[in-house]
Amino acid sequence: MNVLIVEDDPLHRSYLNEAVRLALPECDQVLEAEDGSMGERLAREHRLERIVMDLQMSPRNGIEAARTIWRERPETRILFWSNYADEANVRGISRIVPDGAAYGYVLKSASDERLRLALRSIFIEAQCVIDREVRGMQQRSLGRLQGFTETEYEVLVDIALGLTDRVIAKRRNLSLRSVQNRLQQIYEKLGVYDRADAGAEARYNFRSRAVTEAFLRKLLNQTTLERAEQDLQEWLRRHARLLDDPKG
Amino acid sequence: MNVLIVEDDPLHRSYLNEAVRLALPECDQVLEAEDGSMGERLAREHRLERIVMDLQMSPRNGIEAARTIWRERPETRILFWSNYADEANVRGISRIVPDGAAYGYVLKSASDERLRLALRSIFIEAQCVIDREVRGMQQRSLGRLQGFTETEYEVLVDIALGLTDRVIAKRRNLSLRSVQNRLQQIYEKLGVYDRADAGAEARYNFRSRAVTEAFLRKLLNQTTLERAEQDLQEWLRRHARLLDDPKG
DNA sequence: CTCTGTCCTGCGGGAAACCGCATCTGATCT
DNA sequence: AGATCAGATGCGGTTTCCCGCAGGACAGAG
Repeated sequence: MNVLIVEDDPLHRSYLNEAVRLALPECDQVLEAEDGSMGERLAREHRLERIVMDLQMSPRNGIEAARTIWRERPETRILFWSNYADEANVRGISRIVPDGAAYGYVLKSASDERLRLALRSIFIEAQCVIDREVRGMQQRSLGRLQGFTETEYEVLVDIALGLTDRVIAKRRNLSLRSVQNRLQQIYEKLGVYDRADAGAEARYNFRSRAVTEAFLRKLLNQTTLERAEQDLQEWLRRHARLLDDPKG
Repeated sequence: MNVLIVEDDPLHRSYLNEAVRLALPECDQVLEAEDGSMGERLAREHRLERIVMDLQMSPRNGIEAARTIWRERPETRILFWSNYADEANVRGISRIVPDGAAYGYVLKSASDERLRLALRSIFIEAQCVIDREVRGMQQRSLGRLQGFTETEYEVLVDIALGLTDRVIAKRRNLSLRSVQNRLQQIYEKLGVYDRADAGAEARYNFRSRAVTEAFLRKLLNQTTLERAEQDLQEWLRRHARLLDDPKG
């Protein structure tokens, strides 16, 4: 049984190596990769099915790497090990995990024992293990208690990409007015209106303020946007003629 | 001679501790703090004048902590130890460093020897040591070769805060048209126009796209914006009446 | 001195954003 | 069946953004 560690920080890498060897005595070999690309290559060449993956890496980060690895071998078991539990990462992962795949999400601040249990549960028992903090965020996010609807989130990504209301309407198959209604709800949920009351008659540009709020709350991150940018470009190529129609 | 380490990651903390003891045998005691607030408190209570500081921490990050520490004792020597050399951090630090203070900026990817040299240079010789990568960014940033003018950067921050052109004009003492000119230059430098040519007649909302570009290029980060937000609120309180004037 | 480049300013207009009001659908609960 | 609530849509109007055109202030090079 072999395990692959994908982590750019040398200290964390050796810590993980040690943790894996202690938690999995039945493990024969522990391989290491310094970034996502190398991780993909090693996983492919050695047919590795157990991976511990850091999320924030460059040039190719954990989600991208996991995406291609899972596309090649959906039964691969991946334990994500990350500093933060931001919504963008949680959403990103839950989108790419194949049906029935065993995976996990453990924070770097977790104790050695938590990490050990996660390693054994995922790699031996093929169970899914997700840290409580992350799970709570998942609930809030998907349960829309205080989070965003799926369409609202899509619209949020679109305005971050710099799209016009009309283009968003085209793309999401909504009317112009519906998009604007989504926007107003987004503004409310992000609390962009709060200070409008306070400071006299000061009006704000809600659209760009919403984008920064989304970044600060970690609803958006680099990975999400780069992927969304690619999707957008492809959509543009395929539906360019729609945008030429002047009356929408 | 005492040294304070402010770093939230336990692994990096113990690595730094080891590095400090090896590089500075004349050091009597090495204290550790897990976040910015604790760092400030320890520095104040123990009158520590040599600090190794991580940048990205929560709840209170390195720049904020360094700001208050330097305000209390400007002669404190601080070595910033960070993962990245993004423009927001470099700008942020160069704003708060007192005249004549000895400080340094070393990347976490630097070799042990580089770190050792920096520790001795700053804490013993009171020299400034800044990694080559960071220095290069400083040049580009301040030398405006490809970077931003100071006013352009201010306007960029303002639109990220969600301000209206008119409010920005008031705040920066510019005419409305000048602000819009700054904006157009920002859009060009951020490359927001590129895709406007490509995709047929597709028009974009440059303002919000510029905000995300600034985030992705790490021109903006959480610290910068939170500080800017505070400044903005104070300015609003003091100049509320200016905004009431309808004709600007 | 003149030329040139950079920065600031005003005018004007087309396009988009922001938003209140009203209608219609569909799903859920009692 | 009736009530209720969330979501989608259209209309109309105000505000803001985006930007081409044109002119003035100011500094440095020839």
